[in-house]
Amino acid sequence: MSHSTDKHEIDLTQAIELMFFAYRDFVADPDKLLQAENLGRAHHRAMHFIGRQPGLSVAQLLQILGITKQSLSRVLKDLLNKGFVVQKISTKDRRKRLLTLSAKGQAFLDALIAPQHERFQQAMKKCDTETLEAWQGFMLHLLNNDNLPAILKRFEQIKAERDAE
Amino acid sequence: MSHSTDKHEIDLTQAIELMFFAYRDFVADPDKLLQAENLGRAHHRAMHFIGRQPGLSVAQLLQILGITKQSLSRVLKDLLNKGFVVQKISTKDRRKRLLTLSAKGQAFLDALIAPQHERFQQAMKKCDTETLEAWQGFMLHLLNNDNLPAILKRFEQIKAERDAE
DNA sequence: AAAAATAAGTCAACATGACTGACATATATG
DNA sequence: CATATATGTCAGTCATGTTGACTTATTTTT
Repeated sequence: MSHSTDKHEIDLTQAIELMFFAYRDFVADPDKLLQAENLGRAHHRAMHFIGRQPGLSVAQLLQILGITKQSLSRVLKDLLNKGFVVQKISTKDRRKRLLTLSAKGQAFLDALIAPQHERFQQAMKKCDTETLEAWQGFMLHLLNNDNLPAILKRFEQIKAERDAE
Repeated sequence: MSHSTDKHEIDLTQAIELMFFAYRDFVADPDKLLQAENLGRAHHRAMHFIGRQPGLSVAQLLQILGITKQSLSRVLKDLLNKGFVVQKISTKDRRKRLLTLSAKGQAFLDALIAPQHERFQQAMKKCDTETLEAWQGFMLHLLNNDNLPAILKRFEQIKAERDAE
């Protein structure tokens, strides 16, 4: 009944706990800033993806976040009230509301990202580029196969946008 | 205002999204099984750490999970009712309730872990041992420095127990 | 032996962020 | 004109976290 010590088998318990603890520390970073604004992690996530893909529609955002519109509704309402997010009616399809961050919203998001950025920079200092690339590669392998194409496409987009600058 | 393309800088957006998507897919795995038992992720986490360190006290479990006793209380009540977890009064200190999984509880936990195990095995197939080790190393670097010693100690314990087998 | 500290449990109230279901409105498309 | 789509809203529920106050049993300290 004891687990195999086969060297080709990953130490599962260790890997599971790394996912648990690393994710917990990672998302805990921006919480103080959010709390000061009376916002939560859901607001952070929404702002992240709006900032990442400005002008996306509500339906697109829902699809990425994987939540219901009723759930997003409250979050979006808060962000609009605070002036962090702006809605514009699409000229191509006037039913669609295109979402973008205001300058204020972008500034707040930058502040939220700062501690996570710092965390990655610190981790980078302690290892080499290959380690980071291996980390990214393995993280990609952990994704659901269904999600993989869409996410790779997202990453390609970032790259293309940067190259265009 | 555009982000630096400095090669020594991690692609932050990409890393943040990898954490988000990979963690989401990872924890989504056991949800169907849990739902069938009318349990949630909180129950899964509690069972994981009890199974990992049988005979730990309620206070120890609280400390690891980082939640309040009132929060754990409901979860633990469910697990005791279902006979997945057993409490024994410590002989050394009769105030302490030592927690262990029942055979039934262990079997259920094994079932919960199976899809996560499968996910890691699949990921392993697609890369080499070095990649996995690099992944583990980088994940450790992502942890809060305060948490690191305790977690490394936990991992040492697993290793020691296995070597003793 | 009495007092204080500790481990655990309980009651009540509340917040966040998910969910379902039903329905309304504006706009686009066949 | 009919239907589909994009969005928004109302109402209720659930899971999981929180705080604060209090009890009980047991151990430790004085």
